[in-house]
Amino acid sequence: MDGEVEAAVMVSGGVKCGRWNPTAEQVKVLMDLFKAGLRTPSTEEIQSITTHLSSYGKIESKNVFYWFQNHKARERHHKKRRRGATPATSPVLTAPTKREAKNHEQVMVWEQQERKIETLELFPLKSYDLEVEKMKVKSSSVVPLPFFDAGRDLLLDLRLSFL
Amino acid sequence: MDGEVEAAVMVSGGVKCGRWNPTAEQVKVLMDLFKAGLRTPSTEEIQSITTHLSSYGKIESKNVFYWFQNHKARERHHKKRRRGATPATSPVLTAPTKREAKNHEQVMVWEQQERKIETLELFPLKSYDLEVEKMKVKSSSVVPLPFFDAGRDLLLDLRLSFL
DNA sequence: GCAAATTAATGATTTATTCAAG
DNA sequence: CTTGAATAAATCATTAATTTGC
Repeated sequence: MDGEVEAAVMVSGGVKCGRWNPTAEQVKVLMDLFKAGLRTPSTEEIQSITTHLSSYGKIESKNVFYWFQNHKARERHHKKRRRGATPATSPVLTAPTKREAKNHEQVMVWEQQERKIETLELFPLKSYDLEVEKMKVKSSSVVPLPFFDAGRDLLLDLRLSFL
Repeated sequence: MDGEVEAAVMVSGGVKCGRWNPTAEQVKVLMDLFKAGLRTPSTEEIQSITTHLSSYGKIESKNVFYWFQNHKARERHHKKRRRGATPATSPVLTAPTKREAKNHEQVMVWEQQERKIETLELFPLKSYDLEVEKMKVKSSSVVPLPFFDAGRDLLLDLRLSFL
């Protein structure tokens, strides 16, 4: 194990970033969260995780989102192939998945989600996270349709919109 | 109908609606677009459509996004169930679906998409759409990303928040 | 030893299915 | 029953491992 190879490649004065290539630390943290039972992180959790992992290297929210989707699906697929390999001790911290939350109360979704994060206590919210949260609530209640932004991010964000 | 139905609930000075209920005009326009062959609108198209339809009532990008997903899928399903009900005259302007475009050339995807929009000519692009396009091209061709970009996640998350 | 060719992992999209509001 | 919304499954595409011939 000599030095870690840089994932980013210089290309005519730019950095070629085809797709996200997670570092070992990032994978470890994600794995820990997954083993802790996190399966479908909420928006706030994704935010928090992304912020945390960004200190280890380049990463975006969508990467975290996709990672959990893929990992969840592929663990299932592996379990089907190797029967009884894993003991049935799935912790299942049971993130309410936002649909269940809707079943309980439709209006207070955001506040409930926030509480859940505090309960998780894996990545305590940071100051700027709270800042973002505030702005979010405000914008959702005041502005109907305020955004016109760069297209690449937006396309992906649209896909993430159901988070 | 004594109103105990919470179709819209006041919450911290805002109105929370259950789900999007499209107006007749909105549906008509979406139908027209669909019949014109639009199946998987790009981000810019979704933006443009949303902006137009918002003059008929409250609407968000994700509504447009979901509408096309569902309509496309359900037309298929109906065709399978009711054989020959719909004549096979699907115009299918064949939006390159971005994956096919990728097969041809990865770099010029956005420009191709734009051309398609102009071809459609149902919702001519507006000034801010062009602005967006310019920024997009610039960012993708000149500086994809420095090695570490901290503020990017935050902006992305911000946009994610109210989509 | 080293690149080109091939395979294995896995990040990213799209499609199908399901849930629930109206 | 219709249909908006959300999730899961299937698929595609790119990157890293690895094999192979020189």
